[in-house]
Amino acid sequence: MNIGEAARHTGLSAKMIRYYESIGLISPTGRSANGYRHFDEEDLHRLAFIRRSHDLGFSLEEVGRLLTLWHDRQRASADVKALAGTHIQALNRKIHELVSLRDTLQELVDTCHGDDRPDCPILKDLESGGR
Amino acid sequence: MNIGEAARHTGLSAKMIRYYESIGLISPTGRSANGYRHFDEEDLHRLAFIRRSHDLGFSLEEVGRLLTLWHDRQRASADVKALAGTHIQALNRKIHELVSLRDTLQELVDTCHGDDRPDCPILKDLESGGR
DNA sequence: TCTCATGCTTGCCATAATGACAAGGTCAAG
DNA sequence: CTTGACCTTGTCATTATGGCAAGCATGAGA
Repeated sequence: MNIGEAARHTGLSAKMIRYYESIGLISPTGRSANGYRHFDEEDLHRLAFIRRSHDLGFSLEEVGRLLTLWHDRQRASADVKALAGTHIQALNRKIHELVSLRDTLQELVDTCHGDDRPDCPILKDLESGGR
Repeated sequence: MNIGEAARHTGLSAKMIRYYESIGLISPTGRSANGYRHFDEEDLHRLAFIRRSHDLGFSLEEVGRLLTLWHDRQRASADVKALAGTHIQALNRKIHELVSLRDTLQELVDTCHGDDRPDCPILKDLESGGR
């Protein structure tokens, strides 16, 4: 299977698959005589793992660690759980941060009359540095 | 006032202040004979506006638009409100996305026994593409 | 067989916002 | 006069991704 078909199969772009190879997330695949990359079932499986991990918000570096843990079947599930736990904490921090921003901004928007008068509480807040 | 003092004053880094100048977020400040940038009260005010806007999660491009609206006092508050509203929507989308990721991941972590056995529901999910 | 479309290869450029580093000029205090 | 702190500009790196270009491969149709 060529890279295009592998891309359609996994929902990744051909570009990204080459990139994953270049940063060592997947080992170099076999090449046909013409130099085209050749993907087998195992490659697809690994790519699907990468796709899913990345969809869950893991950075590519974290995906790499997950792949290692996945590959090394001796590895304790505690390690995977810890990595996922760290990621959840990061997600929670980010969520709280965004919620806080949104609430602040929503308050400002709510107090802005929003008609064609030039006076605007939002600008007032930005001006004053939120004090 | 030199750039270092302006940086301490606004909580921005000197590097970022130069960068904001380079992308036109602030107009080139005056220079002393030695070539050092020179910041007056108005510059500081504008930098504080930028800092606050950026802290509220606006991209630098959006900050630029806010600065334009701020500068043009004729501008209707409706324009500012609309820009802020768009930003709130983006924040909400991002928040929901992250919450969804976190919940999925939390479920997986909860079902992972996390001891030293190699069997792990998290890896199982990643393997199967979450199906 | 010639040609055209499609697909593969590599490599370079760009993004957003920031840090780090380097090499050099400046200034004030000791 | 030296030292240290500060300023200048420039370059490189980050993360993950898209786009473009030049060149080769391959298969189908004329």
